[in-house]
Amino acid sequence: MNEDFAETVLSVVERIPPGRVMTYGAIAEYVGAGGPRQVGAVMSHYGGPVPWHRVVNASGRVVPGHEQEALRRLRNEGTPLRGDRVNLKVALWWPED
DNA sequence: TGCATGACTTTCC
DNA sequence: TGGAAAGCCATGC
Repeated sequence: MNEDFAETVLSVVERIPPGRVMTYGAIAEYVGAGGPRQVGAVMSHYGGPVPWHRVVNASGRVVPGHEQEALRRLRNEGTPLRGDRVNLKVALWWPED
């Protein structure tokens, strides 16, 4: 796997502001990944020191196994949550800066 | 070279 | 939004 790619993904996740989230697909598109799964794979292995809780899938669902943890942080940041899901319609963010 | 696996997505109902 | 099914892509053995 390309380390540079992983680093790019992590940098994008780090740029996600509080109260906003990004989908794996969005990140994959932004970093030019072949598919969203690659982003997830990188996150699982290199997503330790980054706000991974701000990364959700297309359903607005957070990382499996860390849902409570992620939801707690997101809620603390003021992220528009809807029960156990994230309101992508308003929370979805894109690194336009 | 080939098949199985995974922090996913899209389409359909 | 939600569940089921099929598709995509890179990695690992």
